[in-house]
Amino acid sequence: MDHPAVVRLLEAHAIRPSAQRVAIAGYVLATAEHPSADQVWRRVKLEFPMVSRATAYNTLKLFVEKGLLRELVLAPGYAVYDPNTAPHHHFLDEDRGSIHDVPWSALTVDLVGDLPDLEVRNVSVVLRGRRRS
Amino acid sequence: MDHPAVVRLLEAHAIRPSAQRVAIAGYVLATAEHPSADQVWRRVKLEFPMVSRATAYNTLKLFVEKGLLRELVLAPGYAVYDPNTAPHHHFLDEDRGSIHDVPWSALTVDLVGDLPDLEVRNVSVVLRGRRRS
DNA sequence: ATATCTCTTAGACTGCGTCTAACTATCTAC
DNA sequence: GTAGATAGTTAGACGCAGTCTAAGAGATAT
Repeated sequence: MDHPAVVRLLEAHAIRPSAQRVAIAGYVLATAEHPSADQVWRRVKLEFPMVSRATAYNTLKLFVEKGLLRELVLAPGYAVYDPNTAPHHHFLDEDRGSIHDVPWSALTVDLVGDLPDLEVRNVSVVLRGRRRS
Repeated sequence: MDHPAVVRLLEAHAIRPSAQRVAIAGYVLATAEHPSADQVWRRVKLEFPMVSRATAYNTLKLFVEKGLLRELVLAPGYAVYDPNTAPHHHFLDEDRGSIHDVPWSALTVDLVGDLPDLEVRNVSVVLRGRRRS
């Protein structure tokens, strides 16, 4: 995605396109790597050194709020970002530590028992295992 | 579990019962808190200051190898220990930010399509929503 | 008793996340 | 157009989780 396209995309989501935000968006909206916030920060810093950690974290949270990104909370205190906001699941390769998308249609989830006091809005499934070579 | 019982248990699993190992076992084999290795270390240090971090980590790994504990890898770089693990899912309360256990039997996951090159060992489902008062 | 093997130590290092106080840029009201 | 308010950014400190290493203490075997 080139620079003006990123700017238009941000503006279309009511996000003021500061230089830092454009730099962060330019990377994170195009990657298939499922990076953590820290990984985004370090990567963007290479080409745009004047981005602070706090800005990277704030910006990613903002993008999630505005629907540009999806946040995948793998564990309390460890989240990962995904520009694919269409519904899908995830596979976590426990050997390599890599994360892959799994089509939404690859599995179904059925609520069997009743969870009377829980109002479920969203179901996210994380498969863990290893990848056969 | 009292001290001699811990010693017997360790010996029954072919683990030499050093003072550090007994202290660690005394806590982690009795807790229901699903602590991380760091949490175990800090907790044990309170009553037994002469335990180093490396020893806590080494000892927990040893206990897992010997079948005394189960290690739950929640994400790459974040594991949790459980002396008596029952599989369960999680419900994330988006209002309060709290996490609740959901019984394993409350839902079923069916793999519909085929994922030929993925060897799935574990399926974890995160339900998101709000808790009805 | 000595040589070997096992166990433990302190501390340095990385990754990830959160927070704050101060600074700059942008917008709005007048 | 300037003043004040709001929005955005910064560096750095802090906490938690995990890994590693060099060195030494302790147990075991012969």
